[in-house]
Amino acid sequence: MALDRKDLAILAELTTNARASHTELANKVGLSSTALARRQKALEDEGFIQAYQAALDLAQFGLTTTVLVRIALESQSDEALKAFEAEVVKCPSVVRCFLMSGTDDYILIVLARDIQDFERIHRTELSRLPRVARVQSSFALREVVNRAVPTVVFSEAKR
Amino acid sequence: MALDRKDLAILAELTTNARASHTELANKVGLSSTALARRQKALEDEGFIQAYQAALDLAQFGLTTTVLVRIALESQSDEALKAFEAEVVKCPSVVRCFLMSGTDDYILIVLARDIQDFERIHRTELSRLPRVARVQSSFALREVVNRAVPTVVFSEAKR
DNA sequence: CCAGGATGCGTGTCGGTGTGCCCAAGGAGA
DNA sequence: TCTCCTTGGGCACACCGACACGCATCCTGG
Repeated sequence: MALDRKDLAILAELTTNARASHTELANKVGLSSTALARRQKALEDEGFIQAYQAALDLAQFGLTTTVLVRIALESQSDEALKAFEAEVVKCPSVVRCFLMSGTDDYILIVLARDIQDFERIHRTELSRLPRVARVQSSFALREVVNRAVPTVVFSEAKR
Repeated sequence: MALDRKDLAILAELTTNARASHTELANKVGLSSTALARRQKALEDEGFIQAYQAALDLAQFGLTTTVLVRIALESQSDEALKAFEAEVVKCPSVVRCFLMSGTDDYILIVLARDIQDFERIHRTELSRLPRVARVQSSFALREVVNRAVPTVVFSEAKR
């Protein structure tokens, strides 16, 4: 299914205003509410829109510290990977975990209240992960870019 | 402002169903629609809820490849950082950029269609960034965890 | 015992949403 | 060239539901 620029405009708007009504969106995109409703439903049915979700201000919850954690395992056997992954998904402070190519096996993004809190997370969550050989942490001093969707998605205007 | 577990339940639900109605939420949380509306509005007004946004399935757009890029600058002068950051925010394929402590100055998360596409991005976006001394890329083989909100937020039950 | 905050119910109004229908444009085929 | 068909858009309408109020009630803490 090919998306034209009106579809992209709808998506761009919904990534900002997920609760916008049909008429509201229709005005911004330049369609009638009927046509917009059809397109929006199609975008949902075809899976372009996965969900509508509220974005929380994590700083309001005290989570102001982002830490990138590199983890190397003792072995890269299938069993070791499975054991590690089964546990890492349970870590409450981990928001992202990538299995990486290269020397580091996994890279995690961890959110903490501050450096002391990260020490606690390191002790109670990370150090309990199985099969870990080495853990290396780097603190993010600042977040320069934080986008849910790369802007390249909305600039691919077809039709 | 202290959040009780009903507030957290509301937030947890809204991070999944941002378009849920008051009555729908009220049933799940165990409140009347009136009480729920008041609480939800308070959560919005106090900034706990930043926005309601549609989550797009980036795989549907062909963006199946995640790359972590480490960038070291020629100098860490304030001017060099500013110049770099002013340009990196314009890169259409970059979704995240952290200023880091440690040896690497910046870590970017880049989304590409595939490895060939990343070569293009490297050529047209990354290599044009100013003051860059070294670029090192690692490909994510798999995404083990991807959460917008750490689960620790919802488990902090007070009151 | 009292006061304040939060809850729940009921109600009315407003708006969103879905449907049926018609219209316009474009393409295919005879 | 004419016609048929498809695709997408817009209009009108009706219905259901969401949302916002007012008020009574409850619970808790002082």
